[in-house]
Amino acid sequence: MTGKTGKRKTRERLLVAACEMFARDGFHNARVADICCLAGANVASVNYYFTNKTTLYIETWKYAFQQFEEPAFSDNAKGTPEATLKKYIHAIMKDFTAKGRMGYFSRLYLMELARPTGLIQDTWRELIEPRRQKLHHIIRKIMGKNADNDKVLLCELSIINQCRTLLTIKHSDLEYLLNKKFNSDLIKSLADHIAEFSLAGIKAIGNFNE
Amino acid sequence: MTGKTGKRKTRERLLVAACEMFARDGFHNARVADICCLAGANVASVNYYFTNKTTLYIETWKYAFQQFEEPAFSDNAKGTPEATLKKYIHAIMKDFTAKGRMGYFSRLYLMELARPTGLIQDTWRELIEPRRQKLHHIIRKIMGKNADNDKVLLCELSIINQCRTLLTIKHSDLEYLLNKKFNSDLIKSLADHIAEFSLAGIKAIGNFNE
DNA sequence: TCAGTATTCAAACAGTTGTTTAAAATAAAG
DNA sequence: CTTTATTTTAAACAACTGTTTGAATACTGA
Repeated sequence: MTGKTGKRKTRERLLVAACEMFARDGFHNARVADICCLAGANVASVNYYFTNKTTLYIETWKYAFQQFEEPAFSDNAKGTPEATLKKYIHAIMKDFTAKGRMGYFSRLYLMELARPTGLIQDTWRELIEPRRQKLHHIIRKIMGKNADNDKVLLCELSIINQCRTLLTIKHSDLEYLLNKKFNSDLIKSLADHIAEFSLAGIKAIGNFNE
Repeated sequence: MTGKTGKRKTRERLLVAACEMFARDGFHNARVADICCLAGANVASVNYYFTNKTTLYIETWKYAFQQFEEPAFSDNAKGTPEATLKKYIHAIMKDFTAKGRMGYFSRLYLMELARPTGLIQDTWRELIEPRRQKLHHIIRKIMGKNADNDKVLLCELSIINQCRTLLTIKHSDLEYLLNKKFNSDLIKSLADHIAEFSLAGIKAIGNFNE
């Protein structure tokens, strides 16, 4: 009788706990013992179900990706690419800070960006590339069709690395810097800033080249 | 007879080795044994001179800062603030990737940003604030005197977090993404991009508010 | 019920790494 | 040279943590 959803299988409880701990502490700082404790399982259960910590980490990624529903960015002809970019950035930021299942994948993703383990390189590109491609297309639309591919890439990096702030800077430090409480409103205003800042950046890079 | 500079004292050899290792691997991943080995000293010497690893880390920061000569950004009335910003970003990027003594402080700084230990909070603001203030003033000049302080701060973060890419992304990954060799030319083109991208961003944020 | 399988558990084990110790070597002082 | 203080050294120690073990328990199907 572990939770509200009734008695889930130990294996899945371990995966859920692992998502939580790996996303919060990263691979190295997360302890197997703590994951088991959170899952209400014995220490040996990780070895029983996953052989070792490394395999657990890889399986956790796959599990988190299963739970993750790719948000619809409405990358259709309706809105302007500028509006789409803004939506995209807001969606990214919201995902990253989401609590619970929806946020697992995004949080693991950012944690892996911030503290790379190199353990999931195989699945990395398979899972990440689609996300990147989407952003790539949006930026290209704003810059113009014959935009230099390198320039598009650099703009991608500029945007992603601004968003990454949320993970690499401690919330308490961010609160100190901006003198504001860390909540969803702050996230929104950060997203607004990044969108506006980056939109101008992209356009400047684009115009510069024509 | 350890190096070309003759026989330096063990304490200083330890500090130099610690700069190298902490900057490369971060506090947790760097091993005391390896630092001692690089310094050509015994394992116990860290305890002898610095009591423990944590104190060594703190002393390493102070030592690195001593070695560091703040670059002159020529923040005078001569150049336009736009040109000053570009110089500043180039200087930051060059420092971060500098080999040897000059780069120690910048590399430790970025490492601490990427993987905060919280061990040097006391000296942190004392050493970092001056750098931040300098960037702050440049941005304010570009945005206009009555610029909202929060907006200036967010622009600061946007710029710093773009620069941070160089440390948080592995060089091999960057080479893969951009399909270019990681060398000083690449650094310069990255700095150019960030400067141009950010300059437009700052102006957009500034104009938006007037 | 019963046999066989799957799962859980406490305890021990093994590897790594920071720290301490006590003796040996070196340098300094008288 | 002798004595004293300083520094270096190898080895042991201790703490943490991932992994394994083998017995105990729960479950499944006949």
